[in-house]
Amino acid sequence: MIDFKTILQERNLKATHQRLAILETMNSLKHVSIENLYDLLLAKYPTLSKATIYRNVKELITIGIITEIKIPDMPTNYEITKMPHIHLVCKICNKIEDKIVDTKCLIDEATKDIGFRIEKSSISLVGVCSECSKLQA
Amino acid sequence: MIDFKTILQERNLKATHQRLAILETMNSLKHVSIENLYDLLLAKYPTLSKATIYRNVKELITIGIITEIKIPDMPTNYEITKMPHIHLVCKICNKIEDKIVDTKCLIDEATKDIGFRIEKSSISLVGVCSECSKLQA
DNA sequence: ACAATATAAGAAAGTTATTAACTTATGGTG
DNA sequence: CACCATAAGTTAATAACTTTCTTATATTGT
Repeated sequence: MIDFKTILQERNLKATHQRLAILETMNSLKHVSIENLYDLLLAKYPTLSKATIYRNVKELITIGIITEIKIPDMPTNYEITKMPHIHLVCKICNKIEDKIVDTKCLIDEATKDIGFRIEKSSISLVGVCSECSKLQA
Repeated sequence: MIDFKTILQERNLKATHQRLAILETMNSLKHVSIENLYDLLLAKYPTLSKATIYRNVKELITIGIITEIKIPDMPTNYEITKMPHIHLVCKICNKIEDKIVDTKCLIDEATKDIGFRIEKSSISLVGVCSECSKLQA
């Protein structure tokens, strides 16, 4: 259980129900789109405005507590910022799985003859997950 | 000089000026956004409609001749489909550089204990290019 | 707990991005 | 070079996102 309330307050942002709900939803579902968030939270907060979602997602990205993830052929998703990791994406069921892998080797190879100082990487591997593989076969 | 005219005709698509211009612009600039394309081509085709750009970019993706590339903090770009490669992105000057690297090792590590069959990968490494590094120092 | 106040939520209008529907134009074929 | 299928352009429609303004509420000091 991450203490989002304290995190927000340390950044001088009020810990409103809406913000906490956005963060907690992301924390439990791992990857959500704006649309997901709105649909899910509307049930709990019937007066919730989509502008609030957009506004807060942007702010929370600015302070770094959430991260935007862009994956081919999918709407933009958002996740709680954590250890750098890559995404394994199933093109059949659209499941997104986090995986921590060592990218040093890849980065070294990519930059070996050019002076590029890499600061972050965005890696998605798209294919078919084991469950969907079974169903297809 | 790629023969885009023939490629289009083989796919039963008419080789219109607009389509050829889109493909040739992409081929020379490597990575362009919808907005880039529109601005560039408007000079040559003053009656060009943005709907034509959207429509054709979508169609050309469908037949596989162009590929959509999603990079953090950038508008969606498009490129002529070629050998699988990764993108090195400079966050200062926004330059995007293509690089062919072997991703087998990364994919093997990412999928070693789960049955995920990877079909394609989308990899962007973001940082500062050598030119911008020099200017900063 | 309570009042004061700064900040955030909600509502609605305003932009920008993208798609659809329809009419005119044009590339490819005979 | 005429025919016709398909594409371009125009405009309207929808979707995605942002801004503005008013009301509500989380914090801070009492």
